[in-house]
Amino acid sequence: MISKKEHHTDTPLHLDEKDMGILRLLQQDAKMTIRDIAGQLNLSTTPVYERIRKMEQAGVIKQYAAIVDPRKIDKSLTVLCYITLKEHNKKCGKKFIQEILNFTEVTECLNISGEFDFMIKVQVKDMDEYREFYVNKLGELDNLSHTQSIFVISVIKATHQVVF
Amino acid sequence: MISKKEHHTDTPLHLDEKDMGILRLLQQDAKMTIRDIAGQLNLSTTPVYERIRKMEQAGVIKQYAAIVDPRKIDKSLTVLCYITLKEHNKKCGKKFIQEILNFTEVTECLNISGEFDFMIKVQVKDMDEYREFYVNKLGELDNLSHTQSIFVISVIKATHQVVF
DNA sequence: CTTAATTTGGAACAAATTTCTATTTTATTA
DNA sequence: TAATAAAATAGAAATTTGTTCCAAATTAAG
Repeated sequence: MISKKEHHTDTPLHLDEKDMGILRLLQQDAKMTIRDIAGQLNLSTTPVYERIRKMEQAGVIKQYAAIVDPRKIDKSLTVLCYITLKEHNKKCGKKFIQEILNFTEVTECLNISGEFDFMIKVQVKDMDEYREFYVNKLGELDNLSHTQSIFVISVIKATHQVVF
Repeated sequence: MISKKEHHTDTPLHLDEKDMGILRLLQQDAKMTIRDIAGQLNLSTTPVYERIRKMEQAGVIKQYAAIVDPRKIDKSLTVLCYITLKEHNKKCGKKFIQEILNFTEVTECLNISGEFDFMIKVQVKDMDEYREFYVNKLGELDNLSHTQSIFVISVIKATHQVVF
């Protein structure tokens, strides 16, 4: 499709019902052909093509991704790990964030309200691999005050769908 | 690409380094051409094409998705809502799950260990819209015992990358 | 109502995917 | 170790899809 590593601008973009229709379809299946999208929305290929291009450039569409099933690649254990830092100044926060970004086991890191400062989602093979991560990677950070691990028993719903 | 709504089987599939290389690339950019992938991995198009097809059919690649930036479509508030049920028998659990699946605001629902039974991730416009969801949708379920809302202050990391 | 700006349809073109066949590589067995 | 079978690969041909172009239609502004 389009998206040849062109930098997306932050131009605001008003999305009408046709744009939303396109997003709805592409969220579910990014491999739909422009012709098929056009067919479903009763348009021709050109407007669909142009609208997708604009949404890519505006950053509405951030990425096209192949979604891999963790269970099929032996990364079946998901753990939510809650973290509080000892010190909360800017420098310490930046350092923590930088190190978290480098941990490939961490698929998500949220700065949150409440008792803890951060929630990280860790995707690993099994409990052994989690312990390895918890002790030798997370445990080596020097600004940690308190952590709590919550284990995911089953995934009921997981979607990227934010346009309806 | 491939993936013309063919049913994926659950055939186990051994993934070698070439498959992993393909997944690595497609996770980051599903629009990469087979030629480019082949170029980067020093292969020709056919093996890359066949390997992708096999991984689609085996369910390793679950989906190709356009990732939409929630901020660009006015869904900037993310809330983690923790839930315990009154009754935990199979029937009640199924009912709860069924209703959660229908809430478009809920992008994720995990059955978890610890104090609460479920964590749901809710993606909305603002606090008004969250209140609306919390009171009129979630609050209308009849099996809820206790809930807690944790608000996401900022997203540090969010990836779908599980192959490295 | 008239004009300007934007959006759209449909056809022509370029580029990608998909298929096919011959060849090479890997694995198996004698 | 050599011979054979099975699987994977390269390269080119066929097909499908993405992209561009321009004229027509629609919308917005004066």
